Amino acid sequence: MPGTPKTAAAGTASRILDVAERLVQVRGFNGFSYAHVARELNVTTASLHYHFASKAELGEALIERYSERFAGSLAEIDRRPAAAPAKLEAYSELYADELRGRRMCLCGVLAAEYETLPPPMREAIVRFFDLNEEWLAGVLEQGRRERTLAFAGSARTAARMIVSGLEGAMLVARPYGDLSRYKAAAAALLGSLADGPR
Amino acid sequence: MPGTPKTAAAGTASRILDVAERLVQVRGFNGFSYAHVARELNVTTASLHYHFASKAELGEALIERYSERFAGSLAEIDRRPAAAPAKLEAYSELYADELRGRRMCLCGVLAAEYETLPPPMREAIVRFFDLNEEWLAGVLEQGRRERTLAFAGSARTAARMIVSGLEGAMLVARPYGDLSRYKAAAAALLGSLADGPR
DNA sequence: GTCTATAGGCAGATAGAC
DNA sequence: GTCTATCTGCCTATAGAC
Repeated sequence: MPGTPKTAAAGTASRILDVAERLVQVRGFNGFSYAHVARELNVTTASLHYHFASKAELGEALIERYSERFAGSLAEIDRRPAAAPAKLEAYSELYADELRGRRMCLCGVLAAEYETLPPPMREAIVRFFDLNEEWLAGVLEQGRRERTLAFAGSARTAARMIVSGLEGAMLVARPYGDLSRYKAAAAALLGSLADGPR
Repeated sequence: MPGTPKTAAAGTASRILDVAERLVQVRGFNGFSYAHVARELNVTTASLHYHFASKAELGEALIERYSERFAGSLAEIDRRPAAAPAKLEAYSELYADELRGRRMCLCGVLAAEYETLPPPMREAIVRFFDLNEEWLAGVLEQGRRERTLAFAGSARTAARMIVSGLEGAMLVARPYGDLSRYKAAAAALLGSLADGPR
């Protein structure tokens, strides 16, 4: 791996990751190539290989950066106190933002190609889902304490339902090119957890 | 397209579809090749091209056959009277069966690669989701009439939530190699629609 | 219908000049 | 760090013999 660029500003590696990330989110890991990235950045594929020796390494770096950025967004939500339903809404909005760029969750796309991916990428994908699940479980427990959320079973199971549900909502909404499909599915899913009389 | 085989029994085209279907469900459309299929069937790729001139045509045939088989399964559920919750459970079990073979819904996988697919395949994928949604909306309306199901909003919206939720549950469960993840998410999702006191 | 042979393209990756 | 040039392999697809 080449040395970290001196400035924190967008170095070449970072710009490569930006383009590759979008391509994977839109086309999948087996649907993009070094040539695609190189063309958009007006460099050669040989240059890309200097920064990321193999496609597998590039893939790992993509998931790692994506996960860290996502964890940062979750931390941002936690930064100021809010009721659990508002936190869930903010969480749902993180994925809605992806969809606005006709992208879906990076790890959701990769999950569909899971069997074709090298083990390090596989493990990083699972860690991403674990991260989502853990954060959600915390919010759900908060909601149960606050009596703003009500659900049967464990917070962990409910968290898994939310992760699955939103990943699927992105997956299905995209062919329709319709953000409102995602929003409606997310609202129905999260609404089913709201406490209160029917 | 070559003439239909004389017997209704598994002709060559049918066996090609069987292998290709599994490969796509496990590896994705961009993750399998004619060579993979040919190897498993002990034929050459040239032979495959006789039955399906292009990969795009093969892809269309895959979705078409999958959709028809799926529609048949739904009709089978409808064949004998049952309460709406039991029908939803049977529906969920159709997808659980895919997961038992480490597959996921064909159209769910293809949705992840949607942007890379030829237009005829795209349209067939959307039709598959429409089919699911329509059938589910009917069951949900039945449940509302029977008072066995309760949900806010339209049956159509709830149907979309279910399609999304189960597609996502398959997507996420597979990396964990854990059917129970799917089952738990599906149960939580469908359970949230059950009528009755909390 | 299935084969051999092959075309033509694109993939990921490397060597070595600058 | 980026380039030119190139390698090797796999891909989809076709021509034509059997």
